Amino acid sequence: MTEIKETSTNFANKQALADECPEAYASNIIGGQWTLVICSWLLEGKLRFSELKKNLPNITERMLTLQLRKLEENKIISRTVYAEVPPRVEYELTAIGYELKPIIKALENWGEKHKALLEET
Amino acid sequence: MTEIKETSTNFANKQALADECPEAYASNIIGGQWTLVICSWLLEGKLRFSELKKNLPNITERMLTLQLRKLEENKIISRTVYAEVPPRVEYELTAIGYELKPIIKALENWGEKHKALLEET
DNA sequence: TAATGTACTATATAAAATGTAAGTATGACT
DNA sequence: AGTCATACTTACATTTTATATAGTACATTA
Repeated sequence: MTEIKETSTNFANKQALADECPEAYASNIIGGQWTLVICSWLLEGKLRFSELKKNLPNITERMLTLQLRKLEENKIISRTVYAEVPPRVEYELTAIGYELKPIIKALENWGEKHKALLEET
Repeated sequence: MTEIKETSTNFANKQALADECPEAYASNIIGGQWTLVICSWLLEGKLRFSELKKNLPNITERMLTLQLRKLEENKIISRTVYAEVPPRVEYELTAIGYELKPIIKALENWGEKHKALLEET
């Protein structure tokens, strides 16, 4: 995250892939390590930064911030700041973000199934 | 790819997440840069290494090999070697791999929609 | 004899993602 | 004056992923 080099081959490849393959495009957006889990929690309703943090036990504040920023940039979630002290910020899925719901559910089912399959020796 | 350090925090986090959240588990498996595109091509039927390479213009042979290996390890694809010269190797989706089809299609639709949304304005 | 095609492997390096640790602003409260 | 809570930010280190380049085996073909 942090910095990406727009002259790298990697960047160019990602662009080209995303242009041609909407599934690769989607994967770039929701493929982060915590992305789907965050969305999955937000499917239940809006949450504050600290609540998200509690639900994702091992995430660092930095990572949470970065992922939320990226999701916000991609309009998957919206961010509302309340001018209070101490500050309060709420995150909520947007319409397009909420449309990930069936995909997330499908991935969950597939994941369970796949895990079972690998475990049966 | 290549080497992963089983003592790193990152590794531990991934494990923990995958244990609790099947969607994160699934994302780990299909979240590689080329993974979904490869699967998407294989949805149409078995393909040889060189055919895959042709369809993924900028991929290096090394990357293709690594991704295929990972997919094979995860039993998403199967690999058949024909004892010929020059060698011939065919890749094909397994049953569980084929079950990704609706997910891939859903991701494609979502991706298109999302792209359109970001472009308007 | 030399070149060809296929599906790789080996090594090096670059880039991206993630993690660690510390610090910031604010107003209320002690 | 000092502590607290929240939601960050910053600088830096490490780990993971991706690319670049070259090389391998071997029967067939030229």
